[in-house]
Amino acid sequence: MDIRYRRPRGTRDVLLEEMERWRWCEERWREVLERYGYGEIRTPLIEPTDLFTRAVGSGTDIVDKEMYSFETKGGEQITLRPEATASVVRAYLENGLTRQPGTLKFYYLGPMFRYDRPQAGRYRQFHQVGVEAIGSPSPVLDAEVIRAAVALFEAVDAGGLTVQVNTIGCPECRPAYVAELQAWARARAEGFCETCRSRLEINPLRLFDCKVESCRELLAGVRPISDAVCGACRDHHAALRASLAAMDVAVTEDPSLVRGLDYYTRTTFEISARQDLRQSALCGGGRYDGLVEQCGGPPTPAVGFSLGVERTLRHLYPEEFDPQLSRQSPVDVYMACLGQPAMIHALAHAELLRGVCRVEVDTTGRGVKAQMKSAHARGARLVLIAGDDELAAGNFQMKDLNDGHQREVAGDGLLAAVREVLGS
RNA sequence: GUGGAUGUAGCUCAAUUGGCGGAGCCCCUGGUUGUGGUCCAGGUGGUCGUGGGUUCGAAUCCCAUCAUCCACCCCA
Repeated sequence: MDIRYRRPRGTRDVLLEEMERWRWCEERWREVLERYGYGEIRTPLIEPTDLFTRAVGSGTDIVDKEMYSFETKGGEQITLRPEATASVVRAYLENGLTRQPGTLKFYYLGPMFRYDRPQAGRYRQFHQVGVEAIGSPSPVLDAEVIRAAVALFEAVDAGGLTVQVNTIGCPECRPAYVAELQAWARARAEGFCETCRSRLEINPLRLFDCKVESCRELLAGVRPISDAVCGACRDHHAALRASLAAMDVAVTEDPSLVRGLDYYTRTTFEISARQDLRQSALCGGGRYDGLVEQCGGPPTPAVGFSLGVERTLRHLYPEEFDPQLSRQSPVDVYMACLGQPAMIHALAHAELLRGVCRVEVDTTGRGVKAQMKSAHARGARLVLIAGDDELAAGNFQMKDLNDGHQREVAGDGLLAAVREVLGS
């Protein structure tokens, strides 16, 4: 077939069976997050470009090469959000919530956009569900946030996951470590790959992101950041571990977990599926105590995470959803109609039945056989047949597809007859 | 940004050496005057991704191009 239009690269259509799975997950996630005290927030899909370049940080891949940015007719610099934390912090400030007492807890669910080369589990428009808890510096909150992330996976019966945690220090202690790392790596620069050599000058911490074997071997010789942080950060991390242990959350330390966004402080964590799969990172997050202040607000500690919906669905259902094998939306009652007058007759009665169940009126003008077939395919329990005879008599032939029995039902007794069979 | 693979019916895929474009599933019709699943019979459906080239002849060989998938990279 000559299809004139195709979806843009890296985007997806979600329909039928897969759509049902999405809704199933979303319902459970909302319930879980509300039980942890989070309220939903919806922020614009577009934001000022500066918000991301400053919050996420230039030098990160997201900002340097993955943003959908454009100029509006009015000359504004706008970007399709590549992540939601910056937007939530912006909304927190813009709506004057800095004087709210206690910890503000937001959750969001929606599309993000990154101009990346598409791949298994990686899309240009993808969806995240995430939380931001703003206002508490406590490592106990970090632990609760991680526990909430784990709860999201439990809620949809996702197993086989691991939780990795790390600390990347604070503005007090990280600069010294970064300088130490940089000096150490510069002395061994010729041993590193090309990207590492450039990262070493721009963002030395991201040396830990490299997957090249020789780079990893070299890096094994430097002391990890978790050993170099200050006493306060060390205490924070110890309290995090103790809090997680109190909730029986099993985690592993991963000294190379530095994350690709600039705003993180102290706690970083990631939840991933089996390592042999690509794009195994299903969820990532951490603490970002400096971001609110950096965005113009008062110094305010915060912590959050985001979970990749497509990747999680892929982990839950590794075989692809086949739209052609999906069943169309199910109904309880299927009205088979012969001729337009009978369709109108059926339509009027369908309105009555729709007060108690799902009803499809077949308007295709096909033969009864074809309509019966569709009724079966849609999972209907009852078929109501309307033709010239029924129209004249003001009734319907009602067939129960479970046992094949069929009888005549008067129009004004239809609702009662349907309710009797469906038990509704 | 780099590398690899693949594009044939709505879907999954065949097509021998370059020689009449096929099968299964789906869909439609009939067997059954107006009645589902199973069965049987028949049928619709193709710019062989696109554009050039070689050739008597190209789905098949060559070039270009587009698209998709996978991997690197990065991340969710």
